[in-house]
Amino acid sequence: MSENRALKTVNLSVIKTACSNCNLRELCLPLGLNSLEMAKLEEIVSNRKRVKRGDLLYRAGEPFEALYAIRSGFFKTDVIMEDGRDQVTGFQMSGELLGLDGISNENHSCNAIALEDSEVCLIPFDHLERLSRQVPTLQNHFHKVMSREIVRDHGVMMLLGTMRAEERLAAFLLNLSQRFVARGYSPAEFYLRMTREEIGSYLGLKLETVSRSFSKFQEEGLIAVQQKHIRILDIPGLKRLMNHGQG
Amino acid sequence: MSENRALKTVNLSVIKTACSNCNLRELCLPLGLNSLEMAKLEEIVSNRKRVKRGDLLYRAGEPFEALYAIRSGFFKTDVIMEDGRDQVTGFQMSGELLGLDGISNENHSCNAIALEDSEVCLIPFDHLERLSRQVPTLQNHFHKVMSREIVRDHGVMMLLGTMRAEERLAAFLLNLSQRFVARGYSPAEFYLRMTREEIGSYLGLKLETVSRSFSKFQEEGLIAVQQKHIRILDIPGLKRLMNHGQG
DNA sequence: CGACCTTTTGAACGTATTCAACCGATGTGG
DNA sequence: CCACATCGGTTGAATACGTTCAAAAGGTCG
Repeated sequence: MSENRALKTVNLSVIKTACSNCNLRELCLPLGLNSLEMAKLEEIVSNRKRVKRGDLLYRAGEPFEALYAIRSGFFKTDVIMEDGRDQVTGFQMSGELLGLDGISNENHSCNAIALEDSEVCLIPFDHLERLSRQVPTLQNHFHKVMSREIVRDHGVMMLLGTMRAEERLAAFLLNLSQRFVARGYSPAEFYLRMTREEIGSYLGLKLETVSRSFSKFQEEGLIAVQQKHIRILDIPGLKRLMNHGQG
Repeated sequence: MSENRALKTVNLSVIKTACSNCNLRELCLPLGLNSLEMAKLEEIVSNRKRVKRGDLLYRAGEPFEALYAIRSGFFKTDVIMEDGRDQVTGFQMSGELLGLDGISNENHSCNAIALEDSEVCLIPFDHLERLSRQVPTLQNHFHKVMSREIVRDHGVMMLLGTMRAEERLAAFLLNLSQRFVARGYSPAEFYLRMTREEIGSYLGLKLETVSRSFSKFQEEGLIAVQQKHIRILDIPGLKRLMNHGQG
């Protein structure tokens, strides 16, 4: 009732972030909140921010103040060692939260870089903590989001620690596929937003190995690949490949 | 009161968990709490549990109900794939929290196994959430603990994704050393609680490679190793080795 | 004390990397 | 709008690193 949802000539740029209208609310922080609770969350999700392709949303070492919910676009996070080597720690897409690494010591510990023009919702962390003390549903869901990140990381460790090159790539493609499905896109056809080198960094492989593995998958009829455009032709085949590691 | 564990002469086993007396309180969940807050925490840290060497504290798939603070002892966590391959995701020592992985979907996603006779404090998770709604310091600290786990995992990804065998082992030894120091033990001399195979699983290497790398370090005068007994002779040397990856 | 598990070490092997050349796509400035 | 420069991707051949297989020695625990 006393909701926004304007009449006529309300300038688009004035429309505040409205989680309740966001089609990502089932993937994002508002999951499970009732409309009253959602309204409270909207109050603290203060602003949106645009990040152009190639730009950093935040940088390792910067003070941590807010989490970011990806409204649209695609990001990578990476960590860089003193000697220059870097490791991509994840690829994030719409509805996912960026910045959780910064809570630990109030400084970001990785870089977040937009792989395409993107838009994020700012969630000042002190506000989020305050609100989640009042809204148990939000509190619990936030804890689950953090925990899910830990579980995801364990999956990456498994991938890096025990899988061969082609298994890693298969796992990577299947994971992307799943996440696209959850967003209403095709599970079988998508554009990669990242380069072979970035995929390689994430998977602990060199870009040449990634490229060779793509070619091999194509030869075997598992996928059709043309640069960044991927069509998965045989999902069960990829799954089989993934779980038949060392024979 | 209606508790088990009979009375008689103030039996030692009756003494309740008392965070305020625990010498791990500066490493563990109570960090930063005042005495009133600590008292509240003690109320919910209900019981202790002994876990014998080789026994599982929890198992992947089991329903998640509580976190566990390690009071004494040493654990590993691992994840097992359908095809039997397994990945050690971490080694945990006193003052560290086990079970964070279970929050995400209310089921544990890894196994926690005691590598020596150990004792843990049970922290029922619903109680913890309730209390952390009342105690902002606790809430914030808990968030930091979870975030720290995420940052740690990123470090492991870096290790698995970009480091060579010897660098990984050096990083592993230096990490253990640091953690022992934080607990008042020697940074340079300690017993490994895990086998070469478990180290290898954690580091994404085979046990033979771990063994060979230990021998190499010994030849180079970096460490003295005798089975599970380690003496680090040249910490700066190990650090150098770790950061001079690909030349 | 004997059985078993862990660790060490050697030699052959295999997978991913490195180095290099080439091709195609993309984007910018004249 | 085209030409050119740059970046990203593919593919081949040689190499290197860690793995695999194997044997034996050293510890540990019933």
